[in-house]
Amino acid sequence: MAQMGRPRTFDRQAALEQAMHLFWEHGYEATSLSQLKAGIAGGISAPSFYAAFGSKEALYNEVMALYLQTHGRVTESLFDDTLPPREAIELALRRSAKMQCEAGHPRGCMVALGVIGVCTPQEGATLPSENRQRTREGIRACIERAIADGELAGDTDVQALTSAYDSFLLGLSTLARDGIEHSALDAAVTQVMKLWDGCRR
Amino acid sequence: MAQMGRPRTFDRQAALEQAMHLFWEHGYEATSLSQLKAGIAGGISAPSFYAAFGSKEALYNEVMALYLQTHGRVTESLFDDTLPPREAIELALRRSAKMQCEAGHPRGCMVALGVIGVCTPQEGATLPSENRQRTREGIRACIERAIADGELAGDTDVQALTSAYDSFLLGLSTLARDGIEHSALDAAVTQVMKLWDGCRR
DNA sequence: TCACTTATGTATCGTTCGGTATAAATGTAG
DNA sequence: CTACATTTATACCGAACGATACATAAGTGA
Repeated sequence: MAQMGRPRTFDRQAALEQAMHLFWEHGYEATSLSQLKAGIAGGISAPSFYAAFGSKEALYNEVMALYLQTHGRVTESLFDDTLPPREAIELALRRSAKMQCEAGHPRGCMVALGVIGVCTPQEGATLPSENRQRTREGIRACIERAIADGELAGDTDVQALTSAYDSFLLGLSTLARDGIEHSALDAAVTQVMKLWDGCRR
Repeated sequence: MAQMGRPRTFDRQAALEQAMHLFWEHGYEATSLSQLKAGIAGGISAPSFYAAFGSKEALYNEVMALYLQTHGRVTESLFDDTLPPREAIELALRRSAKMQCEAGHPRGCMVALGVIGVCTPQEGATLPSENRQRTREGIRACIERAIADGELAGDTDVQALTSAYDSFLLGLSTLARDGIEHSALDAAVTQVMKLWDGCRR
């Protein structure tokens, strides 16, 4: 049996993507219901919005989940134990830089840019800060793995190197927002990877 | 002659500082008039607010100017030609890391955190993005000076190294906001300064 | 056909937003 | 004291905020 009732006149998945772009661009608080309604399928009514998404906060949570499953995947190499640690980090940085400068969506990373204002303390929702912490742990795990493998020196300052790479990664979003071109970001990644080689055993 | 009329019952300069902390903490858009009025001198009325500051936007501009003259000074070493280029950059990074973790005010840098939402296109006002560009140029100038001095190799990728340091600097704000302690940030600066030494001639 | 389910359009809810009109209060200058 | 200048408190403005009530439209299942 197909779903009953009057069928929806807009593509929910496409609407979700459009909403993601709005939240990504302006942040949670600064994105108004009016903007969202106007930006979805050429304009939908308030009841349609609430019937489809529940509330602004629920939509944001759904959008965040979508982001993490798609664009946010660029840092997943950090959690791939089959990858050499250095490659895992370099890949995460280069993919992030590339994604953040792609056309077709706002520049920067939605997780990194959600440092301010996005304080939705909803149960079960994946907040930007939680995801930043996860990334941080991924970086640290790569570094610790490299030390365990004997690739990096045993006296490497794990916390310091983790913070260095994490800070660089987070800063990319601001550079991307400020219009710095991808080639510059990618070249910066090349520079920062020298840090790794400087810590070799 | 002292100023005429009924005297103000609150300290305008102290109020400016309290407003700065609010904007710093929550950003421009997410800081409401109610918050500002309530947070100033234990609560002032709307007419008092507008008589003293003109408007929310005018207050933000004044707050921004105050920030740049005080806490924002941590990166001024970048523009001090009498300093050796390496010291100038290291000083800017260490002072930023320290300031951003100080007690008594919100964590992070108000300029870096103003990457989203703060779009006040007022004439003559110093916007966060303009100041980030200024910092970027300061970093680049240091690197170019080091090359001219023969300290760094002539084939150093100026743009890449500039972006690397700038990205790291900008990322510090997010780390500070996420509660990473100052010792970790300072240790990360030590790591990142190795990049410089790796580019030596 | 008729009940049922879901989405849509119109109109509106109460709240908060940034910002003001008005008049009383409180100081200085003469 | 009076005249003036400025801040104060009370009350309020229109607009936008996030969210809903209600009736109607458009589909499914029997």
